Amino acid sequence: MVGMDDLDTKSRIKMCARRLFAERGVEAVTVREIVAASGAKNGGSLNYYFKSKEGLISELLADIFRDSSDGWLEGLSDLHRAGGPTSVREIVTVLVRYPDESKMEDPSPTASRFLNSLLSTRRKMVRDFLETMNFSVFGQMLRYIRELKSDLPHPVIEQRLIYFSWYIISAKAAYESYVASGKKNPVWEGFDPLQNLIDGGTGLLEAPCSANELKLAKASDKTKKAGKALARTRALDAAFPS
Amino acid sequence: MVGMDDLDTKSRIKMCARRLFAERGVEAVTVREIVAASGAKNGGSLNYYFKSKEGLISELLADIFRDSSDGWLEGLSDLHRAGGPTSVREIVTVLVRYPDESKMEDPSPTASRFLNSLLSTRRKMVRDFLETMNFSVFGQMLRYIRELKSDLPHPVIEQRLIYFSWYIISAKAAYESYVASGKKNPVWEGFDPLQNLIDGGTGLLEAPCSANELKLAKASDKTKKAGKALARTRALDAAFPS
DNA sequence: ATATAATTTATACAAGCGTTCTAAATTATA
DNA sequence: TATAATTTAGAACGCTTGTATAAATTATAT
Repeated sequence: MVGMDDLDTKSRIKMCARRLFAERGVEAVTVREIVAASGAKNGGSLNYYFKSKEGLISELLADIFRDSSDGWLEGLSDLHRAGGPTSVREIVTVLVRYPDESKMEDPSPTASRFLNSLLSTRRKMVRDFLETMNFSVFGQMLRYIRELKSDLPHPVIEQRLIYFSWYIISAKAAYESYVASGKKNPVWEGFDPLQNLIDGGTGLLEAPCSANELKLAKASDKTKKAGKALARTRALDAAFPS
Repeated sequence: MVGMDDLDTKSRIKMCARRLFAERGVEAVTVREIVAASGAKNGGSLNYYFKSKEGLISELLADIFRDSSDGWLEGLSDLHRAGGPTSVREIVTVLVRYPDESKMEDPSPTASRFLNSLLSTRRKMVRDFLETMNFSVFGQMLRYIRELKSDLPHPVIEQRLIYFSWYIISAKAAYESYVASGKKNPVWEGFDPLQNLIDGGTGLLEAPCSANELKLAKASDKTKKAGKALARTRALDAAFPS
């Protein structure tokens, strides 16, 4: 755990911004607040390093995407070494446990809350990152899940993956809030919250499909076998409609 | 489905505000935008009816809480008529299916997205509503779930309920975005999204607990049997740390 | 030591924010 | 038809927002 004073100005601004954004949302936080929190006397440095609030936000987002990608890549290769992913639970575990935020410089985790805030106020920005950046690891993991749950009809598993993604982000954000608050609550201490998050997420994905609806879905599933090219943007459109 | 023109000014403002807030978050939307969208030429009416932006927001929140309470109360009594809740799935079904937003005046549902935005920018306001308002129905449903899952250790089910709550809100919000977008996507059409939401949520709550962790939790569970008075605020503190 | 670059400071600006106040217009009530 | 109640319009206020610029300071390298 690195104290804030040890960091250079740029890193200090980024850390303070992430915390504040995570706490109250990107729109509610002003650049002056960030500047003050980082110990600077005015907004000159922020403008110097990031040009604008927007620039700061997109750099923070890029950091998160990079860290996540790196972490998941590592987790995935751990998985491959152990004989490749053979269950949904393994994928979910990697998704939740990597990267290990408790070992990062900032003691108060912010990624999920920050991302959550961005997804409601700047969906387009996040979408653009998802499309352009090298974020294929996430897609690869979803593909593993699809394969493992290929018994379910296409729309069912696609919807589930959307629900699952939101579940991971916001449930993790809830736990993040607790960690960042610094207070102790027995509810969060009696059982490893991340393990519980994994258990729940696995249950979400593995849950059986309502029988009566299943028939209908199976029927309509046969009629349309969408092209793979469209599949990716389709999935994005489904998860984040604009 | 009621056209916007048929409504009086106050309702029109509320509807426009809810849509805009749901779309981009409460902080990003200005009162002038709301006023313009509702067809008024200036902020006089908004000030007359709601006194301030804050007043408008809290009235919208109160509406949502009231509607939800009413809907869940109805769903719960439906359940009681059929022989009381006997499974987690029944509770989840009521929680998701009531109130039926597709039968409401506003064709573009907003409740979950609006609430989600409020939970990240004005957590205290939501908490105050939860504490003061007559919102015991929600608590009652959670209590039913606790009872049905009494085999799980206390912290496990409490964490699950927190995760579950966030899952419902944000997954429903994702589906809301799709409905509000007005576009068609086969992913959302091939299977009833709300049924899938119920299936997933049930799976989340019913998911088995990691065996190795279970022992530890069971052990620490015996030591502390927290008083019921503290239980409620404890739960709130756990779900929404300040 | 001195010249050059990198960084931080102080100050200012225009635009937009939420809000307020007053008066006019409209609608309801008697 | 007169009076009151409600609803809209207009204009402006004080304040905060994000951003730009030039000067002052500090670091770096020759």
